[in-house]
Amino acid sequence: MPVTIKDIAKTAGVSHTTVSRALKGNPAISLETRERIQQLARHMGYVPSAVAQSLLSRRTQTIGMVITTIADPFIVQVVEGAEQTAQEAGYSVFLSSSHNSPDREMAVVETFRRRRVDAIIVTSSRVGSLYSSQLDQIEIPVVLINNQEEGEYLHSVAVDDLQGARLAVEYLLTLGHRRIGYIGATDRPKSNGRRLAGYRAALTQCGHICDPALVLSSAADSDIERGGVGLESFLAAGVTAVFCYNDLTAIGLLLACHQHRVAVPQELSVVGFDDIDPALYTTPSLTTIRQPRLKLGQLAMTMTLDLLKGQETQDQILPCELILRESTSQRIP
Amino acid sequence: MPVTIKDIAKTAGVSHTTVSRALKGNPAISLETRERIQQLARHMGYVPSAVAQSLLSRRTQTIGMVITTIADPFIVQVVEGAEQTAQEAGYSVFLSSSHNSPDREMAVVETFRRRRVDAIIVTSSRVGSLYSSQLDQIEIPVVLINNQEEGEYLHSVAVDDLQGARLAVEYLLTLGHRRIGYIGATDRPKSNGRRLAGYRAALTQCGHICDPALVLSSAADSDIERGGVGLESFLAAGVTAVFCYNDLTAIGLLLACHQHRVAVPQELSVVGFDDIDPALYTTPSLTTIRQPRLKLGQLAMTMTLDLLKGQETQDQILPCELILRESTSQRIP
DNA sequence: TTGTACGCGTTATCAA
DNA sequence: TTGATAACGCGTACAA
Repeated sequence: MPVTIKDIAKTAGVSHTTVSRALKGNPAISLETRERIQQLARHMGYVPSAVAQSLLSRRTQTIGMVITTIADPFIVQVVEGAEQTAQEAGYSVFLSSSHNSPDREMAVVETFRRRRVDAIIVTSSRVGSLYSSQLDQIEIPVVLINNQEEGEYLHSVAVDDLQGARLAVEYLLTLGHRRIGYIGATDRPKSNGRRLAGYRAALTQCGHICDPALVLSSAADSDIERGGVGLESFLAAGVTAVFCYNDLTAIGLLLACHQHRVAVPQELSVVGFDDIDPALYTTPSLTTIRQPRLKLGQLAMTMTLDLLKGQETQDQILPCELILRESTSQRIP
Repeated sequence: MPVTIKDIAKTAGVSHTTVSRALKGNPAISLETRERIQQLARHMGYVPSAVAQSLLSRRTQTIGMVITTIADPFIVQVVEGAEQTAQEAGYSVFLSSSHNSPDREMAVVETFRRRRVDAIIVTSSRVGSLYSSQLDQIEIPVVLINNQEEGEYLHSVAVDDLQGARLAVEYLLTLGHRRIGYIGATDRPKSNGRRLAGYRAALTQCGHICDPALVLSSAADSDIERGGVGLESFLAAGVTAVFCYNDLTAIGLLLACHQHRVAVPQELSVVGFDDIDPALYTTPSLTTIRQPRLKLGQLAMTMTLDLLKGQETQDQILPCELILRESTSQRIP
């Protein structure tokens, strides 16, 4: 059993009120007893109970963070940024995985509500709208990462998918590529839709037509596998460059190229999206669109804390950045 | 303000005690009022307060997890396993990074104590012994991952570093290699020591001598950089195979080889340790020693929950597994 | 300068 | 079958 202020009060021969005041340096308490009690508390190994404090203050200094799975290299950095910012502000974060199951996600949110977290951050939910039934009961701030939704308590921080995709495709056009493929992800329809839109926008803006045959959206088991699926049909269609929904897909494509002895970037240029760590370790290293992942997490947490202070906040859309590496090159006619 | 049982009691015209009982299906309450109140609770959006329950039960159903940084791909899977197991058992986990700073680690543990977590799990602490001053005040179970320590409330789950290292070096010997280098990590002295011991054991057991010149332990900034540092001296010393402290170091070595046009595995065989995800994506893919990371996390959490149930537990040492990929080959004389 | 009394939301005990 | 009361650990208004 942890030591309580009553325990201290008893051994000090004072009331627990005096102990409470002495410990927070209340000047109403005489310097002498104040120091005596503080020393006693240290000796007895007293650590105040956040549980009791929370019951009183109706604040738990706790943020619940819902993620799909921590195993996703993209999410890792978001969590890192969020946790770091929270820690600095004296908040702790509950991490809970939904594994993309709507049921699990609802259960997780339910748990957070029971625990009286002060706010909830949700990353890359695929079911955002699904738990709107829950959301209208929620009276605490909810900040969504990369998943804009409408609602009174709903706020969001997101990356500019469309701008990022344009950046990638415009760069490929600059390199002289004309037949540019896109490998999408059907299981994340929203961001996929925006990236596809960016891909199309870049092409049409430069006066090129979008050949639907060059847009692939197979339902492979994993992002990695998805990358390898369309290689042959792409080559048959005269594709010289491919923009992928994310880095894992691009890595899958690189692996497939390696297997089929397709030289990257000489025969095929490849661009990813996210800039996860492994993108640096592939051969060739991956040209990609960097999402400011750490910043995404930090910003989401900062916004959350601002909301808790009662401040007004504005939804944020962060720009992406093109990272040039070795998987792209001038088109060889 | 969340709805409380008192709110429900008021609108139902009964005492809050009755509400409490009705909600937990106490058969003492008449079926009629029981159902009436349960329905009312649902309608009013009642969610019980874990805070109040914790104050009474002295249990928070919460585990504190101290990690160095979630950005470490090794730790990610450990957290995944632990969180998953916790969730299934109705526990939540507080995640907090120490960033290898002893001060931060102490602060994190302090925070956990304030929050009255039921137990603490610490992964790969570099300062285990440092906070023994805190530990003797701790009255809750502490489970260490990959960091054995002695103490009443201290338990551990670890991987068999020595056996893993032997596995790696014995395999290289089988391939005909004799001049085998080791790149260590001075900042993790314990596990590094054990892996080095395994390296030596494998060599001497097979009747070979350990040339100290082949053991490198530079103090590079990062694991990755460390991998590139000794390449030239290794080659000059006639090394044909290298065993690395971990995969990141091995990846650093692969990158250096790529730059210096050293063919892997033809000119140099490389073995890593951990089997992190990126090890699959390198070219060539990395032969490595797999740590059962997910299991490490699951087991640590299971042990923790067992301890909370008052069960006896035994410290665990898990074996490693050799994963054959493309970065190793028969020595070419 | 210090102490008493009450409340935060819940559960357990005892009484009705 | 239901209700009043106390307790968990802490902070605060009010009293002494």
